[in-house]
Amino acid sequence: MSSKTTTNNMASGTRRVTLKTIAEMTGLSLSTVSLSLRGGTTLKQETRDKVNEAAKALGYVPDRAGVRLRTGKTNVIALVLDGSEDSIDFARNMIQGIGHAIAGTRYHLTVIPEFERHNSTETINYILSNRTADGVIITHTGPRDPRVQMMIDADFPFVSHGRTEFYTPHAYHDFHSEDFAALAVRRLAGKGCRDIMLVIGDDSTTNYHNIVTSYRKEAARAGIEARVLEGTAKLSPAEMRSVGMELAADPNRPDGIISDSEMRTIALVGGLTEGGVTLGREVQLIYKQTSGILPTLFPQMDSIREDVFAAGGELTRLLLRRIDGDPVKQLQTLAEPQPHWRSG
Amino acid sequence: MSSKTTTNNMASGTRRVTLKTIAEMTGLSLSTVSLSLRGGTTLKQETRDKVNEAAKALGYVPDRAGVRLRTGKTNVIALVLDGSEDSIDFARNMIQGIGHAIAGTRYHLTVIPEFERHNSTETINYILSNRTADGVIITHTGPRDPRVQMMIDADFPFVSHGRTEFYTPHAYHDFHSEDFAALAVRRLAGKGCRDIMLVIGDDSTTNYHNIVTSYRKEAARAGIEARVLEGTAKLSPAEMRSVGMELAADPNRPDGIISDSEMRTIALVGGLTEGGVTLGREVQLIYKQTSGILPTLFPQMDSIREDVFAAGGELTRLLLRRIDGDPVKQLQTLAEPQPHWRSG
DNA sequence: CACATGTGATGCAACGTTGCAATTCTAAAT
DNA sequence: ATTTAGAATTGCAACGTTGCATCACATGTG
Repeated sequence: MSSKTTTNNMASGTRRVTLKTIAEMTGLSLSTVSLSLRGGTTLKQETRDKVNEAAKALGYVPDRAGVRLRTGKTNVIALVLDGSEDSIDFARNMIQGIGHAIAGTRYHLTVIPEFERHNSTETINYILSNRTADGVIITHTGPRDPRVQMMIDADFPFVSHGRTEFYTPHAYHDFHSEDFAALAVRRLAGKGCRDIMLVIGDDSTTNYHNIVTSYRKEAARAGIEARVLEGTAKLSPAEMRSVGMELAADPNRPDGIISDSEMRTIALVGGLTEGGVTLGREVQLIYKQTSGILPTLFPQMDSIREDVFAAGGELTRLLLRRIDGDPVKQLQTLAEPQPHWRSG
Repeated sequence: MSSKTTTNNMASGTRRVTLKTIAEMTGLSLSTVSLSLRGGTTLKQETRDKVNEAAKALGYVPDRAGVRLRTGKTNVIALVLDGSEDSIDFARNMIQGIGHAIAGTRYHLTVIPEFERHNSTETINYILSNRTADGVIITHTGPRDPRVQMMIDADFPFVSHGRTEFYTPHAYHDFHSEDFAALAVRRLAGKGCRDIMLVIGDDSTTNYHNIVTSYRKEAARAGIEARVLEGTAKLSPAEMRSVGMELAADPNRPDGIISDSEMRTIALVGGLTEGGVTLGREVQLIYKQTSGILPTLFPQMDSIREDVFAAGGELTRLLLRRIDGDPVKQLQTLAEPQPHWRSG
């Protein structure tokens, strides 16, 4: 089939190709080969060529364990994966984004799933004391996230998906939640809504605070009523669905809703429609979109998109630069919300 | 807070705890400590206790690089993550399942995201030639999956999510697709359907074949018309949605539909309802459910559940046993579909 | 007392890599 | 021919672990 298959398959029998192999092949010493491979400038061009040639021919790849033992560099980045279901297919998108960014580098990705929310200080402690990765990516970051504190204290490379309120700066990439909320409010106001509601789970993330604050400010500016339905993080989808049904039956219900969670949006929509409300007519709804699910089901519904795949890529690039020693102040980026207004 | 926090945080300054540290502390030799820690029976009980005590006090954890270099054991299992979007939140569930199963063991999980479908022979080749993991989990397995062939040939520990048609047995865990199809057909027939349709993407997995075969057989047995809408794997959600709308407009449309993909189900439902069809009345629909999305949106809809979290756990347990040398014939399990009939 | 037997503990080499210190080589200067 | 500066290469130790071969010691046997 493919004409350029790698030949060093060495299913069995063939021994691993190490620096020694190259040394024997080229007649040079082991140290010279090592030095040459990582670009020793004191070497003759001729020998460097010879080494490179042999390395390529043999398909040499440095042994991870050897490098790690000697240098302490693991060439691993760790993703602490929050168990949250809010954002559909978050894990896949994030991981694909990371994978895309480390393709071609020497890094591997290890994923550490988290079960109990924000119990992950143990995870971080483990990584820190066992130096099990060169850097860490955390998500669902809280304003005074203890994990961040730990890694700052240990001066350990990490990047957070989400900002914090710590004085000491650190690398982060975050969704611009303030703009998200402001955009959503303005859109609803523009559609004639006078009494809107923000449905949000107090999940102790920084984004939660940012959204609420911005939401309130922008609603005040537009001169419309702005309620907040808090604490929905604890509700099961079924319970959230009931909330939707109650809202539908409520004569005093809002005429516009903003939701920052896909899962909650789905439950809410389920309840509202079940309760006889036609979305886009009696009630306007805007949600934060991170997967293709909702646009597929309700193409006419307004949404504001966060690209999790891109976020994974950006987080990884920031982290790698942090590992390479770049100053953290240069490693702080925000992702602009992408509004998708479907109708008028 | 927690009274039993680990004390060996060693943020900086403190040196790593190694066998040497314990040796110095106990006054024993390095070899003795090593031997003792992995249960040398020739040692005096007294010294063994002394070593264990010291190890615990210091919070000793064997260095992964050291072990790996010496023994070749990586203590890593690799998940090759298919990019497919069919099953919503598949990645998160699978990873959590694996994470749950390796908790407390020495294993770490590395995830290798796959972009181009079934181009993953390169991935496998890389793992094989660089011995970068002790075992591999693959998903979306095809009947003559080249990845399986490679790993069988190399006698490398792996487990596939999905069966194959290879003569040589290998470890697998699979959803019982035949039962899924049969259950679904019988349910539709029982609801009075006479002309049903299977919507399925020819995604070259083994499950595809199993489902179609079982579907046809069971429909014949029930004496009802059975069509198959193939090749839907290539369709985008938007296109799939159009298919739903066309079906809705078709006077000759089926009275029952079976779908094996959540994503396609969503698109289909979107199109059908947009086209004016009321599900559960004019058309019955049964889908394979792997996430909470659809039950939240349409609680009244029949579904048959595959527990991906449990699958991840089972795959891991099988793989670990395979790594430990258990005969593969004992490492083949099936997961029974769990029907959730909502109405009468 | 010399010797075998066993029990318990240890020294040493090796896995593959890197970085420093030390060495050889080349060619120019004396 | 001898010295010497610099260029080019190499030996050695170390990272933390394991397993084999060895060793020290006490006890029992002839």
